[in-house]
Amino acid sequence: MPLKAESKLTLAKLAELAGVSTSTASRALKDNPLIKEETRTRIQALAREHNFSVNAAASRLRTQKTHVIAVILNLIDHTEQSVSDPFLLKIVAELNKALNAAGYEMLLSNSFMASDDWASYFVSSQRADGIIVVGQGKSTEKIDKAAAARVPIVVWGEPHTKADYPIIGGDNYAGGYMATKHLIESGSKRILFLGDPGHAEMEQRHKGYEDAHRDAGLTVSVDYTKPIDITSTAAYECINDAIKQQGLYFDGLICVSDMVAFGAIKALKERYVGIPGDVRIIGYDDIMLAELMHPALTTVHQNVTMAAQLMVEQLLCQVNQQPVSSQVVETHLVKRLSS
Amino acid sequence: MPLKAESKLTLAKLAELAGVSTSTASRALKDNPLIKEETRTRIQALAREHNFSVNAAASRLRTQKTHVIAVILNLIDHTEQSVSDPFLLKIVAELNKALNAAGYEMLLSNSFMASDDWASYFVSSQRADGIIVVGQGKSTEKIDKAAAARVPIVVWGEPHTKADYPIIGGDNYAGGYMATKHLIESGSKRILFLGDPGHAEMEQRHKGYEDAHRDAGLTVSVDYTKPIDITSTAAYECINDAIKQQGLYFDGLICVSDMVAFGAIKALKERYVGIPGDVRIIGYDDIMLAELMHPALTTVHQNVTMAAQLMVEQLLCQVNQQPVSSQVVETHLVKRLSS
DNA sequence: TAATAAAATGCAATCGATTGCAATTTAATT
DNA sequence: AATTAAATTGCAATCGATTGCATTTTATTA
Repeated sequence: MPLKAESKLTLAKLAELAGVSTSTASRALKDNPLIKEETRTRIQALAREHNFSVNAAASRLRTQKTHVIAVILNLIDHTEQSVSDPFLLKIVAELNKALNAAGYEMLLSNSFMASDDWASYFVSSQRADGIIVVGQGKSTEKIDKAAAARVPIVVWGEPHTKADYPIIGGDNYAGGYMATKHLIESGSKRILFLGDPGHAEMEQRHKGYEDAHRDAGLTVSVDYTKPIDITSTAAYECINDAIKQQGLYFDGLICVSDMVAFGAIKALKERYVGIPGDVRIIGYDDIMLAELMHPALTTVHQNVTMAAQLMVEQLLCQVNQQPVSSQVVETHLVKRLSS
Repeated sequence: MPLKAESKLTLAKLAELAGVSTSTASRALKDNPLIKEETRTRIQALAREHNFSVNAAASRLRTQKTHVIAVILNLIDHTEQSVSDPFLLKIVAELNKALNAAGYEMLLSNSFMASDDWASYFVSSQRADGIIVVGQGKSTEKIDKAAAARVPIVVWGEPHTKADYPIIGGDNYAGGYMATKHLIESGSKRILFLGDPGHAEMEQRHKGYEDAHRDAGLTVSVDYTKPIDITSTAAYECINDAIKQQGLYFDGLICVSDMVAFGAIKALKERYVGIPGDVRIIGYDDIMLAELMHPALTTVHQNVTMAAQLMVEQLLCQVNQQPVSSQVVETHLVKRLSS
């Protein structure tokens, strides 16, 4: 073990120590069979002993590959709140795992920072080899722009959206449909939709919500749709106001996220509305806390682990010039006590 | 706007377009006053027009600075669960914001990946300029090793720990003390401590827990301390088992995280134990969901935003060769209905 | 043993931006 | 107008690893 930190250990110095050229050292370190096995192991051992590690900047400059992927949390502009949605962390954590497994590292950004030009900021500048965007947002402008620059990119969102880039996501239409159908079958007749159909994902869930009604021979009033932010606070206020102004005129809630459901539940509990007795509630995402809630929250589960793997897979396909396509991730209803 | 993507826009080509040397172009882009103002704006405009952005790899190689900070989620080995603790996301989100504000980007890693030698993997290799470790874990071996390599590093943990690197964290002793005192004053006499004092942070909270008892003239049995993992699942099982085996022999719970509290609450509710009637509960972290719980969770709040800023500040001090010190972050009890 | 093929290793150019220092241009001063 | 000072700009070396091609070493074959 080296006791004092010698200036800086470069490949050149390591090579010198080993008595070989830098070419040989470089190849040996990456186990290139061009180099005699014995030499390879010797140099690798030496490297480990001096805990040498290749200068990433130099390597990236030379190879034009960074082995880094930028993950952008594409949050709805003003709503900083939503950063605190556990579902996002779950996605990020799974992406991180999937990326590592593929030998990549993760550069995490949010949409506020990093100029508007993602393609040039992240990829042309060699900060990353590709981009994963979490969330379509209300406008896909930045995404489209990045994709137009022909940069590897994948998006978590509504997979049936027509786009030039692969979109991975759950089957939102089915999710909305299943949830609503379940509520209707459980006896709910006046069901509110808490979420903004302005987002591609929510739009599909909302379609499912409408169709489930239609198929059950029910009609829905447009003002049963509450286009709120995806936060518990917004949901809390929405339900509060609704009841204050019109009383308890509904008996079911379809929420676009578990956090939204929690906000709604809080408002209801404060007014001693029974769940599921008076109002049945269904969330979306199946975050860990859903089952810890009281009553445990019925919700729509999406296979996030799988999604993360697919996203990484589709992204690397682009890096390697292979064809790609959007992917739908397994989605199902988890029935618990709130419905 | 450039219609077709010319090979690759380098500084040299940009300079050529502008009719200046690369030196001038380079300086102009970073607003170096050495360059005539008019020239500067002209080149900057040109750069924007062609959405040029400097090659980060080359720049890093030359300047020996990456403007990247590695953030390592130092999770307890096997407990992958804890990745899903919303408190972590909160810290990560705040760190990201604070880093961006300081002109840095964030490379996110977890402790599984990235060899054992953080210093050489991240810093010597020029992947990042410094390291922020979230969580001390049970052993600080890796952290100590990285610090010994004299690499800029900051840790979120128990700030009173003696160490060669700055540690930022809440006042855990005070947190534990306040929480326990509050429970005692509210009438609890047999209070369990749910958490593993093996971690530096928990150890201090536990001391506070003990001292609060002592100061109130009470004694605590050692087996009232339950050294469980920091997950809701572990807490759920722990409480379940406890009650199954010994009945409801306690009337208060001090939990080391809100998630732990939630797990405990679930177990209690399933057995129709009243909260706070039969058992008073206090969590830690004050995650957003704490107040959405039913009953709303009393918990210990730490100023995470401030903490993130301090961490970045202390880290950059090291990058700039300035003296540093551990910092205690404001911590207070948020009384809600569970206690 | 000479000749040839195969296996190892080394040479040197290259990736693209930065910056100390030298060179040139412009402005100020006498 | 001639000097000198100040303001701009350019030259060229440098950061450290990678890799096509040339060269040397070792093994194989006639």
